[in-house]
Amino acid sequence: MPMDLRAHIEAISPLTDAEWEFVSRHFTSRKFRKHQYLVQQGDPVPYDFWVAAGMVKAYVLDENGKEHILQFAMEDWWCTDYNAYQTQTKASIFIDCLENCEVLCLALKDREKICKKVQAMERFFRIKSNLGYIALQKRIISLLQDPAETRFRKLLKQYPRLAQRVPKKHLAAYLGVTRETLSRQKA
Amino acid sequence: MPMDLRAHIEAISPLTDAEWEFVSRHFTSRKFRKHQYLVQQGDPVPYDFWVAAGMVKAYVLDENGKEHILQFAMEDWWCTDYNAYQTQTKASIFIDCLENCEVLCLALKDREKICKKVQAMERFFRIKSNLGYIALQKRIISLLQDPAETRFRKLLKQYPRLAQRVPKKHLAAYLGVTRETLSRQKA
DNA sequence: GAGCGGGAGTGATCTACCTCACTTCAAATC
DNA sequence: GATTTGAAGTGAGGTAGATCACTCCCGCTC
Repeated sequence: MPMDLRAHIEAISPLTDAEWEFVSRHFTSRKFRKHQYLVQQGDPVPYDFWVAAGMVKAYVLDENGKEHILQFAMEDWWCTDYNAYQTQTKASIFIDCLENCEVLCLALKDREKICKKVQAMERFFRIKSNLGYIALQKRIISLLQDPAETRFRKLLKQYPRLAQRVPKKHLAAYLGVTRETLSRQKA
Repeated sequence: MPMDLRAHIEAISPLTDAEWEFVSRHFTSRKFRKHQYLVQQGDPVPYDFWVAAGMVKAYVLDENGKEHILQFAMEDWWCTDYNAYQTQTKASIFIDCLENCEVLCLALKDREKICKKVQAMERFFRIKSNLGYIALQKRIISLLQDPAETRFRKLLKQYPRLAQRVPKKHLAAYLGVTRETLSRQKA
């Protein structure tokens, strides 16, 4: 169990050693190789994933088979199909590995159990979720008001490491433009 | 203090009478008239608002003065500039009333106090925030993959009451199209 | 070292949507 | 009851970005 999950949690909500011991028991570590799926459309979604190493993308395919990226997740990020996870229904998105990955898996029942027993964890997830909400609001505003080039520049500014690690066509699929259009923008 | 806030909370996380008594003491009720601002860009954002009656819109203005609507909120919805609220910084958005409103206001310090003291409330806000996150993800997917007409149809289907209550030009500003384009779509 | 596949740039065309200008209509205001 | 105001439809023309087709290039594999 990587200790950095503890650091990640404690950056928001400190834990006692006993609490951490209890919490950490409910995560299971798994390794995936590049191109493997964490979640496939139509399948159940038993876990929320915390990325310990590597990188994944979460995306949908439209009726033309075109990919639209909902989220990238690298070290220290959480990722799953939250809709399917919370409601225990089938996945409507795909999540797969852009690199070899190590992830920590948390089942819904265990997350609820942890939250109930350790209030600091309920607080952690509340605050984490708030921050996620705020980030998505920012992305929506950018989609509504910015032209492609501005969206691209903001992305590079906010996540400079990202552009280094993923092919540009994926950035395009995240921004909502074609790779051709992105290629014509000066960065 | 409208009892329906209690019902709204208990739909997610039940409270004892004592807990509700404690929680409700921290909300203050205020009335606003149509066209009044709850939040103005540049001002501090002391409160999260729960709409008891009426309707508000949260929006940004771009450099051309064009309005982009982040959110509508009617009865039973929460609304504020969450970024400014959480971080106690200045608002980057406007929130104003589309109708006469009654809202319940909750200061950040009080929200944290309530969460700390009453775990059911921490749970309530955690789950509420998760649901909000999921809703924004859906909106982003729609912005990425759907043409204007599809986005419009989905909006009408998901919030049929909305279209009854607000002018179409506001729906356009929410969907990210001009009112002219929206007007040319058959609903 | 020839062949292959994925990432990326680019030209030519096409189109969904924007912009701007004008009109109609109904409700609010005097 | 005349006048203003805001919502909404519509036509003509412009543009950001999509689509499709092609090329180049680099890192693989056999």
